[in-house]
Amino acid sequence: MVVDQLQAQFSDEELDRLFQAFADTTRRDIVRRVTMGAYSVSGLAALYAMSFAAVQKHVAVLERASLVSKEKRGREQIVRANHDGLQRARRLLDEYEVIWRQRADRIADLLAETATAEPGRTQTGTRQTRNTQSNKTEGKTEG
Amino acid sequence: MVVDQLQAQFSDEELDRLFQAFADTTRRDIVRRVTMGAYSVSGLAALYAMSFAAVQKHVAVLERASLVSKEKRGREQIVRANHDGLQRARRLLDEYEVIWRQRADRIADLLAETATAEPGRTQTGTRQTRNTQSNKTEGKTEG
DNA sequence: CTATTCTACAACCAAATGGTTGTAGATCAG
DNA sequence: CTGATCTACAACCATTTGGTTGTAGAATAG
Repeated sequence: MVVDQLQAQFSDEELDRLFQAFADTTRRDIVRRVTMGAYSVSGLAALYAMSFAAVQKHVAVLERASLVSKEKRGREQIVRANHDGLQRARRLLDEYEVIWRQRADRIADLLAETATAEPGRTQTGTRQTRNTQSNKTEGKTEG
Repeated sequence: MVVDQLQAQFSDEELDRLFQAFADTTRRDIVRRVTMGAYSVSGLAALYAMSFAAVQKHVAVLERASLVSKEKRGREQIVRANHDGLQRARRLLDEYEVIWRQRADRIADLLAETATAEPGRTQTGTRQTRNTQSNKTEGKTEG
């Protein structure tokens, strides 16, 4: 089953945090910057038109999402990129893409097969009479 | 400048919406399902332990993020995957990864170069005396 | 025609988000 | 020691988010 294949290595909460972390322009910019080189928190704060505390919160969000890590260096806190989170997000999107491609191929095959046999459209209703798979396919309209 | 290279093809608002859309387990599941086959809204709603209206809202979020598209078919609204959004998100993460790799290579080179010349650590303070680039590099601690 | 189904949308609510200011503890410079 | 800097954290506020229920319209089934 594809469901198991997908998201096998990520918990839902983890992914929520990960994508939520990316869903803010300031945080994406912080990720970009620390990907290119380490910054102190105050160093980052100086770059944005918002309070130190606000930037501190953004860094905290990135840290909880495992996209960034902090390391105490004297009185400063040095922020560095954590490549793992980036890779995890990318890998998930890759897997969606794999599924999509599999489906595209499958559709191409079906079209080639049934081109002469059944010219009409497949059923689009919610209730399907024949549920061939044990899987929950309620509401599915098109293979 | 790398800043221009990155995000050249995405607006901030677009990316906010895109990643925000992914930042919810139910929505990721909807994306997965419609990636594998089209569903009506009510068909999707039947799959989750929440109201029809709630699922309707999730679909709306995905639609605003260009991850999904709806097409009226009789009294039903058929939800299909919009592969573009997926690709865009992936491409952005790819670009972060490119930058990261470039940086990793650069660090490897620097380490090889300065291994004998300068054993000490590079400065970690917020204020750098020499700002060689016109670029805002305040607070940057490490190349 | 009537009843059902599917959708859209408004109104509402609790919790999370993104921001602020203020206070206080550590560390460093002079 | 004194003052400046960096950080952490609490309290507060407005807006957004994720959910609910209810109402109403359009399309289909009988």
